[in-house]
Amino acid sequence: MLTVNELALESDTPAHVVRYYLRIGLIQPAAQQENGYRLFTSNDAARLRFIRMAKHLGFTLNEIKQITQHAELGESPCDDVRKIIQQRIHENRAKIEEMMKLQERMEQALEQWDLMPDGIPDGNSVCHLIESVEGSEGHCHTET
Amino acid sequence: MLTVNELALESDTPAHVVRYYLRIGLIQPAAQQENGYRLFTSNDAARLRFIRMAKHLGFTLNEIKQITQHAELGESPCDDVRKIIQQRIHENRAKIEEMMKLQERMEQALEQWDLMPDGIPDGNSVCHLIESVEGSEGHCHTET
DNA sequence: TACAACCTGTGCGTTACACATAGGTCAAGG
DNA sequence: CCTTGACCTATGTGTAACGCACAGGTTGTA
Repeated sequence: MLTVNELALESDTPAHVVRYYLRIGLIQPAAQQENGYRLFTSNDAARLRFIRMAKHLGFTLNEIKQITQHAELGESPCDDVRKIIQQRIHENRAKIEEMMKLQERMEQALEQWDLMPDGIPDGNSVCHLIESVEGSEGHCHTET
Repeated sequence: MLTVNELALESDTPAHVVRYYLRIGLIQPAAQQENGYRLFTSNDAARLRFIRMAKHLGFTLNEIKQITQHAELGESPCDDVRKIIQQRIHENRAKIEEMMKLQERMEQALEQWDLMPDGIPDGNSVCHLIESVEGSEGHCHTET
């Protein structure tokens, strides 16, 4: 039987993360000592390693919970797994594009600011650098 | 004097977002009605538009709070603004790279799974699809 | 006056942890 | 036996930026 710390070592997971997974019910202790310490088996270490794999593939902890619960009931989670990752691929692509746009905005701004001096704020303006950036009024949707 | 909803319209910001900004003290009501309703001036709308610009450039609400507080005190926030965005450019670049790696992992997995049938979980395995993905044991650091 | 539609402030939920707190455990030293 | 210190434990709270729901107030119309 392993303690939290030993389980953490065995599964290559930080101990505070193991405790977090316990808190949200993603894993359960196999047994409990009289003093309240939680005890685990090597099977729990394997489960934790599975969780790390799934996270590495982009699954959220909630999805992993669903998957393991399905598996406990003997139902195949594979169909859901395929669907989730397809969805995640779409979402991730969109996020990456968004972040690349942001990257461009930031780099353009920094370049533009190179030619501008610092300013003292007055009642009208908070920071003229930020306010000078183009496209702040109608960047996404133009109203007729 | 404007109500929350009118301020939201005036500044092109969703009303619930205005309420959130009020909650965290990013903006303050200029006055208060007897019934507790908060009232604003057109200056607050300008402030809100500034906040949206800064957010569009990747500043966090906390940073924006610092910037506006500096400006209130008559100190120029421009120096901080330059530093923050440089830092943000670095962070964002790293995040984008990380997400592109994830994207590749997900796409490779999905392709690989095309050739694999769904499986029924047994005691040893939770989801053989996920467990079949390479590089899960030693993706970052290989132990001797 | 009754009713519906809308608006108000506020509390809680989200994700995946990080940190702090308060206390328990264990071996060494006196 | 007691204490000290290092380490370990469980749990509460904080994070970013809102989204949603709730109970109640306000306004317009009949």
